[in-house]
Amino acid sequence: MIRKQKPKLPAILKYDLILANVGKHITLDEKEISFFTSLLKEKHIDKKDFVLKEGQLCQYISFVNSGLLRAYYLDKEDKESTIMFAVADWWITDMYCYINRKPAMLTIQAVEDSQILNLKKDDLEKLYVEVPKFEKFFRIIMQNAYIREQLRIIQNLSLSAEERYHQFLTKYPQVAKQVTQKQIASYLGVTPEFLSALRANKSKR
Amino acid sequence: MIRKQKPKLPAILKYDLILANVGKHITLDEKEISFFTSLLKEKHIDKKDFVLKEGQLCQYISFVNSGLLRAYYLDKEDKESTIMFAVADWWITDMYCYINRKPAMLTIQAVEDSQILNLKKDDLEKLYVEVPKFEKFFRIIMQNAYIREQLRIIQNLSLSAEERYHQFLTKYPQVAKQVTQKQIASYLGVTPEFLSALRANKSKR
DNA sequence: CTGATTTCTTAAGGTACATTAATTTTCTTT
DNA sequence: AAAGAAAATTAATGTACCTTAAGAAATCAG
Repeated sequence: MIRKQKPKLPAILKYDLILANVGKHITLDEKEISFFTSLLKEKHIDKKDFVLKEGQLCQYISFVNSGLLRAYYLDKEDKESTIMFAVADWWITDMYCYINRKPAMLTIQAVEDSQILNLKKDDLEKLYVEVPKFEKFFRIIMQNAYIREQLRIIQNLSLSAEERYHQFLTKYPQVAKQVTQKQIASYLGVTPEFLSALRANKSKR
Repeated sequence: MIRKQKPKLPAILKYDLILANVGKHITLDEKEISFFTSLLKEKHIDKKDFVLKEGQLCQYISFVNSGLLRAYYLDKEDKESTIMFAVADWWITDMYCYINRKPAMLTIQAVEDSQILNLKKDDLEKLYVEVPKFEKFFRIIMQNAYIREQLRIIQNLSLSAEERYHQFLTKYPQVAKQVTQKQIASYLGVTPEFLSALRANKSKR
């Protein structure tokens, strides 16, 4: 397969977004910044290529610098369930398998050409030891992730497919424009045919 | 309403469980232990009484010493969706509202007479400052909570009601014995009538 | 112990959503 | 630009799960 040109960001820009992301919750000095960034491995992912496949060891947590990734679960009948979308400024991994060094349950694929920064489990552990402030940072990241997932559970239990679709459009308008309806349907837990019918009914009114 | 006798645990026992819980992830010295425990407020909750009601400010995160609590969401049609059960050795709160000091979306009610230890948001923040190891502790607690919720989403999207019921029985056999089928149904996202029918089919085979 | 309340069960009829399949539209590759 | 592949739409038919209702069983309050 012929590789496309990889547009490398100048180093000065490469870490801008992630440092701003970290800076929302903790403050780092020069040394801490250079130690942290030294642990990050830049990677370009072409559209439709995989960051992680089911069954592989999930070595990295990835910060999205640009582009759009999707994590999904494939069940025994090969039906996809989209677990999350990650746009620029988001973190994504198969958390259970990353933390416990187990084979991945999730597949993570690029929806668009993407630029990510990877952090290995071992390096994250070093980071916790060397710069304990990162315990706080990831405490907040995990807390927010927990809250988001819990809200999604509440909505899955209490709302109809149509209401969930509307919520999705409101909450992630940008993602909604970039992904296929098939992918949105698999996030909502309905078939693409049914989502299509919902949309047709909606626009009639 | 006539209050029942509250059986107070001797102090030496009162903190045993929570200190073992914390001790799974971090190690505390004497001073840290006494500072931490000084922030905890013991509370007895009679069966069916409320720890938190929708709309109230959620001031506490609660550690369950004994008994069983249930957190649920009430939608506009007054339908209950059970978000979690918390048995002894578990932490429970309306995390979004606790962290952001917003009115609670969830109601937390005692399924059985329960003994809990409450930690105020302000005191937790003091704890993070005085004993930074607690950042690590709650990082791990949040991480585990995130992983659990994500697994639940995967199962809600990919499994039938019957499969989810079976998973629930396997994962929480003790809880399954203590709560009503109505409550299990509302955790699974089905009506009690349908769960009853599932059980009838299952036992036929 | 007794009546009242809540839970559980069963069953009939209804609805939200799935399946299959055919057609059109959009996207991708060369 | 053309061909091929994937996505979206539409429609008919099917099913998992809901609603309503009524009776039986279990639990609770006095």
